[in-house]
Amino acid sequence: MPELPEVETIRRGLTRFLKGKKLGRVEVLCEKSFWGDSSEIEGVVVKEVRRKGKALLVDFENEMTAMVHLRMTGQMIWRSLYDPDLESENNFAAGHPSENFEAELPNKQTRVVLEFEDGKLFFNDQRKFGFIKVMPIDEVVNDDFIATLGPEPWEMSDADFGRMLGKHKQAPVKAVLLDQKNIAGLGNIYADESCYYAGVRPDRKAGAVTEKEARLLLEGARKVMETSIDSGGSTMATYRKADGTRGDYLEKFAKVFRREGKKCERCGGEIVKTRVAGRGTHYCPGCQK
DNA sequence: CTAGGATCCTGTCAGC
DNA sequence: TGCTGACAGGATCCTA
Repeated sequence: MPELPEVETIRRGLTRFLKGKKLGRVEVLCEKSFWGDSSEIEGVVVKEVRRKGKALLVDFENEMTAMVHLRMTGQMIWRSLYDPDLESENNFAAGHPSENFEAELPNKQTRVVLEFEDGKLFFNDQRKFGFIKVMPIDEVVNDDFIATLGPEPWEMSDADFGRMLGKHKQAPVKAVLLDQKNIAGLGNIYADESCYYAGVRPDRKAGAVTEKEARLLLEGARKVMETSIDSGGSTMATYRKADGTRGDYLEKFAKVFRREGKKCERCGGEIVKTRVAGRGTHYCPGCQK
């Protein structure tokens, strides 16, 4: 799924299209993908679009919210009713990369359609792991995912991060970074990139990470995600920034993710792909110890 | 409590 | 061509 930088890119994009707009009809094409009562938000104006970790919150003026979690393959695609040019600033698509960004919608992967006066917002999700959940804003803090969500890297000190690692001495560093209860926002791309930044092998036991390495891991988590947000997320976004560029983190900035067999920029070693914590994992054996 | 594996679901790709 | 298994930018559930 989109990780924190992609969800933040989506948040910024959707704010532009949804804030102050009244939601019309909600069409649920897949019951599994929509939790709660859509009538509680139909006809209500969007107040704000927020983000908590990888979860998106579309708040309405009646104090209800639609929480969106894209999981692995979710996409949010805004189609203007009056501008058919998908490349123009009036259209937007982001999330898991696929031809859906340019496809006729709705299609077989469309799970929910949210209709507004000037456009339609399509929630597409190939694997149906994602969902939209309608609930009162004041109950968001009690939601199972939100309630146990750890701090984002910018919200923790080196000491906080070190203590957190210390609670999971036997687990591989990457498994610890991926668990949203420990630290919010990292997924498979940015966990690998953070480990590279710190020079730490993703399969090292968290308990064996030195204080200096821990500091670099936290710094890496912040920097790789900041860099990605600044570049509009990974290649999955067709969202165009004011300067006309689109999300290009993977090609421009990723050092190890999907670069197996290529040369490490830092030491010239060959990047390898293995399996850690049940996930495809990329690192440089030359400079990650 | 932690750690690790299976599981949810659809689609694609490599290998026979 | 058709089949099979592995894998996928996530998180939860179950077991030990």
